[in-house]
Amino acid sequence: MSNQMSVTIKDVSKDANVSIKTVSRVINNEINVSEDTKDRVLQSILKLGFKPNKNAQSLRSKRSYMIALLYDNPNKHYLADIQSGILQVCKETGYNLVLQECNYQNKNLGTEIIEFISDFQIDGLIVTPPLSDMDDLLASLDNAKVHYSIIAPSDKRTSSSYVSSNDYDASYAMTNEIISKGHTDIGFIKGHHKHSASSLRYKGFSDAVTQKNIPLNSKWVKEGNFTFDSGFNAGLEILDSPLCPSVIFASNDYMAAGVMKAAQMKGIKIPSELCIIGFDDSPIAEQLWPSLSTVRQPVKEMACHAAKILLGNVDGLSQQTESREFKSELILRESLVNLSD
Amino acid sequence: MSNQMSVTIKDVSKDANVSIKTVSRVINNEINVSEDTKDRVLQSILKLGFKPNKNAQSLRSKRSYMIALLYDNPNKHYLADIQSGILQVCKETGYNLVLQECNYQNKNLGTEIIEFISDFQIDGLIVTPPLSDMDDLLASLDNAKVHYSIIAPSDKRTSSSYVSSNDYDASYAMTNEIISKGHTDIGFIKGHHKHSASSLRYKGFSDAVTQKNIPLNSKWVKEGNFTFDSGFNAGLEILDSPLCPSVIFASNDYMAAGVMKAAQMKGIKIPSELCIIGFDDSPIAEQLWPSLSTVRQPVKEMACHAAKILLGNVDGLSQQTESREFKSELILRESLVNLSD
DNA sequence: ATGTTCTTTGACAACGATATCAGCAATTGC
DNA sequence: GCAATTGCTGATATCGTTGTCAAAGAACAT
Repeated sequence: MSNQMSVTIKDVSKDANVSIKTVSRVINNEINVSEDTKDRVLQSILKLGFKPNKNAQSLRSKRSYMIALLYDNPNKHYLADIQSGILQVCKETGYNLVLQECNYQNKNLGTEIIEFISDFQIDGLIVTPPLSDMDDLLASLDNAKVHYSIIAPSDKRTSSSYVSSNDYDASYAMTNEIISKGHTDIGFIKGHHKHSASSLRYKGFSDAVTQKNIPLNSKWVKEGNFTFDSGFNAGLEILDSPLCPSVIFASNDYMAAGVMKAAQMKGIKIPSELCIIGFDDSPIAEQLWPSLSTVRQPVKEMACHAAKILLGNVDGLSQQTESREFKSELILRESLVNLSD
Repeated sequence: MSNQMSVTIKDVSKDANVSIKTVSRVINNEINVSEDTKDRVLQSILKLGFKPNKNAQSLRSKRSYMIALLYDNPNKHYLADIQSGILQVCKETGYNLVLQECNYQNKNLGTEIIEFISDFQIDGLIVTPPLSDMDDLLASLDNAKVHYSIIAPSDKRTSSSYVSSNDYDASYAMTNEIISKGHTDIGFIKGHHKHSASSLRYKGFSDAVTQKNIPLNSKWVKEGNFTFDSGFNAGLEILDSPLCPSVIFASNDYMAAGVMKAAQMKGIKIPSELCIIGFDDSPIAEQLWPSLSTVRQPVKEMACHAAKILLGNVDGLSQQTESREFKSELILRESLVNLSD
């Protein structure tokens, strides 16, 4: 631990020849300080290298300058991107990020989180899927008057602060892309039913298919849970049936990778005999062979924005930021080609 | 923010009919409190639901009950495992984890980190590769008397608190495994030269090969930087040469995946025409087809241990934990088979 | 000239813990 | 039996900020 005596507000006040309260006013950008004294104080601060003690500030003002990230997520890349986005905003604003790993099945989650918040006087939360859809949790937070912003909630109307992606639109657009390549025998693998993205992605798919009057074969629609294994198993089931689709659209890249392995093990050639589509543009999408067509969401940007919203609410000083929906992008790679026969 | 008046040490002292100092003594497990009063105080604490205010504690005692994770790492899985391990220990001990993303090329890194620590009065650091090998950074930390523990440093002798893996031994063992399958034409892809693991893994390989009197073809040894792309390029280079090895051993799974893609694009059959070996047992190792033989390190456990070491040093109360080397495990999958010809 | 408002400032209390030091009783040493 | 040590306890100062409130002077209205 650094042992050098640190500069306090008192030292500054002496140097600038004002009261400590006036220094505090300058630090906190309060009004009603004359330009003259403000300059003098700022100069002293610079000269002495004064930095307010965060713990003293927190103790007195009941604010910690820390926000927490709530997550319960199997996808490490997603988590890393989210973290990285939030950290960027934190760095700019002088806030700090603490992590809180949760279990969405934990019955006492709401209580425990509120306890954690009051323990550390956390200023606000960023909530990620699937926690973003736990109405009881959000209700607890509302009830305790906790500031939070949500990433990708299913129901945007009820929540005031959120960022979301257009899962439905992207899935719809990708399905049309598939259809435009001549495919009509299309399989689909749903994601974990607790994630709002799962139903949105499926709905985008089924709406697009239905609108083009393409029959939906229920044997080709399976439910996974966003893991590689679940995709592999779903893929095996679909590919074991006597009639195989010419495309399988999986709700994320891991499951798509599972399907690809299943197909390759059965000797099915990709993409000539089976096209595979993923979602999320995880690194693996580019690393497979053939590389995976998928949908890219600006996850890091979204997290940035969520942090900005939160800090806009928490920190009266910084400007308010509005909830927003982010657009996804279709990434077309080797795994999707025109139907050839 | 929760607005309910919180219970303070004063309330407890009144309820238990002792001075606040005595309550403080009980909280901090100090000696010289009679069993009688201790019980009384503990009962009051329980009854009132008292929780010490962390900010007040920090202000007075100059300890924040927060540790920070320093990282600059391209591998998100690794980072996630590290985090998860540390968080587990944090949860048990009531500490909190804050993240600090660094850039190892930043010239002022040492200064900035020390500033960060004194700003937030961070109690200690956990340092991950490649930062674990930056001697100047570690020297700065030593100089500022910062507590830290290091994950996977190259030079164990100089650092008192570390956890490491046996990269050398594992690489040596895997190479012998390869040789035992009849292979003598072996390629190797080194990792990023700034990571200590790179040289250890290469040394394990080259020592094993040399000891068996197997010639080392320098055209088959390339340097990558642990990314998929670098592995892909190195793979192309090796496989473009007129004479190809029958195995390529890459210093991590991402590079191995790159090699696999390069081979598949060239129509080389795996594993019959080319075996591929990775390192780290990243999720992708299992998700490729054929699945990748690799080396598994107990990353999460290592992070746990690093956290325990750190908190043992920081927190005089908890027990000291010793530096330790963790053993890796060979994971043999489809991508390595006997040489057939 | 007088009362009222607004701007700027500072003295001091407060946040909720730990640190210091002193006091008193019980134990020990000689 | 008396001094010295030890065990337990509490009054009060303290950490470094922000909050409260009042005061002084300038500006304005009457």
